[in-house]
Amino acid sequence: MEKSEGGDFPPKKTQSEPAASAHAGTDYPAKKLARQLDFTGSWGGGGSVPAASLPKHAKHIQPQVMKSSQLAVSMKSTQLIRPQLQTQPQLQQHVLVMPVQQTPVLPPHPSVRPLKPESPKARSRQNASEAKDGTPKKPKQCNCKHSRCLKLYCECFASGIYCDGCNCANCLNNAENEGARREAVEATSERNPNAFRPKIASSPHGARENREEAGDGLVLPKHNKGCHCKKSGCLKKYCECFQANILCSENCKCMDCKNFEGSEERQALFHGDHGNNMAYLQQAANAAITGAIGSSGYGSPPVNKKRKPQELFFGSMIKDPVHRLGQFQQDHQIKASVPPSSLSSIPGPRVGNAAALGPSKFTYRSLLADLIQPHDIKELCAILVVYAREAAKMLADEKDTSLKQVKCQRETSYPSSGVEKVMPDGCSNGIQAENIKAGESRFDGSDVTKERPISPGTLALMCYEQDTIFTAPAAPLNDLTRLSYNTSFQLLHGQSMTEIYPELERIMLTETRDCLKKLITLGEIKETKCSSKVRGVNSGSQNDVSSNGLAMTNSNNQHEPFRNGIADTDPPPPQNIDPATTANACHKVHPPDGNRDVKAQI
DNA sequence: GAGTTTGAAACT
DNA sequence: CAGTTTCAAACTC
Repeated sequence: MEKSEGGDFPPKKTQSEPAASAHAGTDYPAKKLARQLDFTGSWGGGGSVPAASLPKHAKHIQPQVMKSSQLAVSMKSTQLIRPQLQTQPQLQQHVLVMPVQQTPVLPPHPSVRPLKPESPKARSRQNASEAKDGTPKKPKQCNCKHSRCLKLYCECFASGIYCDGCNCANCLNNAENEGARREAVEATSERNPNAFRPKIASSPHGARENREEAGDGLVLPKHNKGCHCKKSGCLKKYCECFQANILCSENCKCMDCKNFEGSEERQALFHGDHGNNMAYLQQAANAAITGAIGSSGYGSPPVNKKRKPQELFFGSMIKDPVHRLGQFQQDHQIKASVPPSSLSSIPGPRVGNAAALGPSKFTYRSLLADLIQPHDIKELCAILVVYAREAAKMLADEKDTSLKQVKCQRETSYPSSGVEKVMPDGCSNGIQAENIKAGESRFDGSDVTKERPISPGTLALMCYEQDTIFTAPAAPLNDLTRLSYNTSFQLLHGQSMTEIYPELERIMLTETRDCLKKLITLGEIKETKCSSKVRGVNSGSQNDVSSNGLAMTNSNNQHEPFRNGIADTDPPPPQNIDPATTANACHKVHPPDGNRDVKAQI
């Protein structure tokens, strides 16, 4: 329809003319192409890139060449390149600009490309068309009306292919208008030497493996220029990164980006069978963009839709170890972005410039993100340190006391001896005295073990005392701590070490356990909230997706583990807690009333 | 399918 | 280089 119109339009005039004349025959955009360029060859049509661009971007040429097929694909097609690069002769679109046409094996330097444009039709290529089942299918059919398909607005042009079968009007992006097209290519290249360069650059470690339609769409390559999305949250195809199925990177300057590794919104999108459920994807994307996903799920009512920009990043200190495909992200991105102690630096890129804090886009946000605060951890550690220190004091005091007693006994037994003898326990007095003097700083347990072996857990806890953060009395003791503290003293006076140690250990581990249980419970409450909202919308098909992208345990877990915000007495081992931690905290010490205590505290 | 929204590209 | 306009795809209704 339109095509015929566009098809007729230029050829008669411009077929053998330079572009300028072609423009003369047209009305509007001619002004732009009026730039007269004397570049010797068209970058397209097998020509060279404008000379001016060569020196500066020489290093880009190779990728440009090598990724000829990728160009068209990655930029505008949602489909991904498959490894196989066999050509598909039936393809209707033709590669114009890719030097591969000349020397498919050796990436030719642009400067040595033949000047004469090879007929673009000489070779078709497999590109975005990606005829899945072998069906020749045009990848994209542009609908350009005003650009004459000679600007990057046009997907075909940008991809370096002729329009063929498109719905464009006044199309000059065809063989008949090669001259005009070449001019346009030159002009475009002049304006932006990288214009035809693949927008998606692979990271050094290769992108092939990540290009797969991985469920998470997790991909390593990144957009060369980066996107500048403002409203789409980078979760719609408006976003070039999203469209190319890659994560936004530090190159992006997007706002409120949700296309980063660990993004709940993004994971919610991809965890569904996105290949089969486009409607779901779109719905999810909308929900994500409006903030419905994440802490509140898809179906949250219009109220409370907007999320605070910082929210997603605040808790990223806690990495969820379950994240499946994120290893490379952790290595590649998170490590550089999330200094463990600088939580406050995390929230940057969501609002505004991602480049500055770029990689933090990829931080992961745990369900416990809002629950665990640094001071909580400090408090817990402080408690443990106090206990550990107290244990040391008790140990020292105990030994001191026993020493004195022994001494006294000996003095009474050997009034004038004056000679220190080896103690019955095998410790010389001198050594012992030194050890005692060393006091609390000595926790290697070497001699302690003679009296009673310290459990690894206790030893580990004691080691924390070495940490200067906690040695200072920075963290005031809470009531519970004081209570236990006093209890420890009481124990000291009435009980032997063999009784004290287990008690101390029990207290310490109980504290740890309780603290962790609190976190678990809070996290589960939050998870329940999310899942219930998700359920509200998806009612089934996608309900195995939790808001943070972790699979729910199973459908049985969908029923509320909590009522009124209180955990059931025996919640299943939460899946969003580090299993090791949970095991250490909850399984080693398992007092019968543990859960009840937690409930009461909550 | 028409109208709107969006963000890249083009332009000033 | 920043701001604005143009453009076509994506999206919504």
